Amino acid sequence: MKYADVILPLALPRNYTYAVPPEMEATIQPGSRVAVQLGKQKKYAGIVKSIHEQAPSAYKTKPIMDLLDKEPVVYPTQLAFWEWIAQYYMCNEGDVLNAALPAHLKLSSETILLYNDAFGDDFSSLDDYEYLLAEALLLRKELRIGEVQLILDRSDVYSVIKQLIEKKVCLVYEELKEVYKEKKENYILLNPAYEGDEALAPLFDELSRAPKQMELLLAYLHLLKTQGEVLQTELLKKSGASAAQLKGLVEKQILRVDKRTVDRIPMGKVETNMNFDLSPAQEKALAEVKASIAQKQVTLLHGVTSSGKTQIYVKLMEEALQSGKQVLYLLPEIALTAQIIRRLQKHFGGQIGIYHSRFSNNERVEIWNKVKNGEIRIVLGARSSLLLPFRDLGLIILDEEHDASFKQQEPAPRYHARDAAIYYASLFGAKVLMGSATPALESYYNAKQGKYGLVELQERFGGIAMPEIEIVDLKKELALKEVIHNFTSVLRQQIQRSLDMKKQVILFQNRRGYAPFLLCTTCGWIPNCKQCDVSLTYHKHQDKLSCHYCGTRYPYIYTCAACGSQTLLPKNFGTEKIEEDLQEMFPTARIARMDMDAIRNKDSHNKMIQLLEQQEIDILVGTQMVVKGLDFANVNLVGIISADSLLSYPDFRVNERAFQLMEQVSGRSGRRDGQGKVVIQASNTRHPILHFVTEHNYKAMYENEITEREQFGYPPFFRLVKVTLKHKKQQTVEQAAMILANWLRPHLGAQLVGPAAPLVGKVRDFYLQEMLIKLPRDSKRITQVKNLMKELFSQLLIEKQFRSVIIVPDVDCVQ
DNA sequence: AGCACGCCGACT
DNA sequence: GTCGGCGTGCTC
Ligand SMILES: [Zn+2]
Ligand SMILES: [Zn+2]
Repeated sequence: MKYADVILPLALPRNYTYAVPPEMEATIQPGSRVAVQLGKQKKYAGIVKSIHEQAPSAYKTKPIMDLLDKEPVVYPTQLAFWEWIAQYYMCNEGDVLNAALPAHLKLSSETILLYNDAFGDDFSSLDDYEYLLAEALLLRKELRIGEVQLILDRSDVYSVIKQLIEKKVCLVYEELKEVYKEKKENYILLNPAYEGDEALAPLFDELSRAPKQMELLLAYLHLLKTQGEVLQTELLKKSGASAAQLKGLVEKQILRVDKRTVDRIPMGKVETNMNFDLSPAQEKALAEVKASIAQKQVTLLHGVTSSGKTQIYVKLMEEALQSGKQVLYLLPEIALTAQIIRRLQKHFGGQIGIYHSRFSNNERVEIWNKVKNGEIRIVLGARSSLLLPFRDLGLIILDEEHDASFKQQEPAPRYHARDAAIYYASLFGAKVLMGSATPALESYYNAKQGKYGLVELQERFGGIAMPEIEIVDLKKELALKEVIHNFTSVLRQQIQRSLDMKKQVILFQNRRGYAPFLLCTTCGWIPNCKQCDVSLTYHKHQDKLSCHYCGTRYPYIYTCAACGSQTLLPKNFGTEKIEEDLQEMFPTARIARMDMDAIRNKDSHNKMIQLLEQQEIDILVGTQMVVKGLDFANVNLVGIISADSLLSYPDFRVNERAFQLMEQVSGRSGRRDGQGKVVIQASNTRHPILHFVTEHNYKAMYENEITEREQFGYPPFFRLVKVTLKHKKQQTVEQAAMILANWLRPHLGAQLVGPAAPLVGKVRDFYLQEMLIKLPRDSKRITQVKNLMKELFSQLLIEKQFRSVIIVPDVDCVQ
């Protein structure tokens, strides 16, 4: 008898073992998607991790119900990768499956209630609830659990349903149905009997009394001649004919409708255009990268902004393709713009697949399958495309490798695509090339240590100068009363100058909304979120107060809840306020705002970029979003409204992050002519980071920071695991954290920091406690401590008072 | 993630 | 008293 260990799309601590029915033995494989039952009736699609002959002794197995596909949906490589992610990032394989598999390949059954017609309609034996449900069911014939909850207006509906089943009023079944649907399109074919002009001639006579059909036929013949194949939708649209007229021609057997399965992700021609030349600096860097790749698994390309890293990637991608391997090009979701897509498509045509959150679930399934069967040679995608089922990966490119969005925050698996990519690549024997103008300290350290290869490209493409940076003293200007609406005279003049020159301006402010909080000027009260310990941000556009931690929105309030006076004022400023002030100061300028709120609907990000390209926007105000990937020739001024807020986060990475941000956003200025200017407004103009930014001196920043990291035991010298505990009661979570820390401390000593409440101590009505565990870079020790942690977590959860404490480990946490 | 079971507060 | 919410445990 064979058994299969099955990964289910649930947060289960281990995989479940099912019996393989004899008839399935020949076809089932690791990676196969199977339908299994879990519990009394629920069915799920799970993935077979392994097949073996060890009968479990502790429980009796259920059989696998169904093999869902002809082919496995992942290769053993992916199963190995999932196992590593689960182990390294301290989560379940089910979590990984959930993140990896497209939604439409993940199935779970739905309970459906059916009316038992044999029961008749005598409801006299039923109580009120039963009567209500029975009547609804008689009317609707079938109901889902959610509908029953609405009808009965209560969440616990199972007791009522159970009664109705017992009384034989209803039947219940579990439906596990495929959700992925192939896309079908109707092609119109000409009856072969009418092929050729001679055969067609009698048709025109025949149709002389149906002029509309004649018209349609002529339109069809025209399309057939020009395009070879004719789609029904296109024919009707172009000819203006109705479906009825088409039906007429079909009934006369002149035309035929052929329903075909079509690709949602059509692959274009496999062609490669390398019609560009590298600069001598790029050539040199390319040669060095190649030499490095030959020796090391991972190479870091440190190239200043606008140095032409993408062209180097393109050359390397071409080489990988030529050796028959697949390529993965990862970049931050926000940098995955139409611009870069077009650019790569120009070079690689139809071999590229794009993968990001904008695709529909059906499209994702098709991309998944095309990556698996090798039709897609290159994937250009954000973090989650690392989890695609590559068949033979040769190269992973990680652009903007310093970017924090490569780390998944919520939910598990909280993986870092940079680190996970290195492991994934190793499974294929593939190479990894990471690129950035401002590498993560960890990466640069690894490169300097010789663990990674290091290639430096210090010259902007075309020998263009780096932008000139001016630090403006906010305090001094404030004293001189020169600051209007957070804009110093220097920044205002520079903006005016750019506008006069018909150039474009990018302004950076790291908070969205209008004001981060409201303040009662009479008593000092600040409106907070009901569920979170945080002030509400004022969004003027929506006229709402909104919590940036839980997303709850509240109507704007005018009256102070503490003293009753109507003296609430917006305090501090976000992008909306900047936008408004700009409009006031530069009334004729065309101003746009780019932040999470502004690009909420689907295509607005790309549209805004297009407007910028076409110079329909003069000034762009934005958050982090304006920092990445934007490449506009006409921008000659970048303004950072407040460097102070960037430099004052309570995070050991503040300086690194602030430098990266300012250097990257600076890089948007003067990308073609080298006449770029950057104005940074700051109160503390002496901050060392500002000087490093002024000099574009990454290495000085690195040297400065790395010493501190070593001294205080932070990455790259130590790995960090952040453990967050959550509970509805503050006292419970504090006690739990204290107890857990006391258990851990003997093993860790000073390598345990905390526990303490985070800055925002309550989110969504859960009180939080955090502790930080610092682990030396020694994989044995790391595994040992992780195992200890897991053990202590379960020990804590055994105690009845702490059962409902939620423990969230975050390995290699960022911030 | 469901779903069953059991304990406890609040309405008839 | 019972109804219904919610916390807790279990699913191969
Ligand atoms: Zn007040
Ligand atoms: Zn909130």
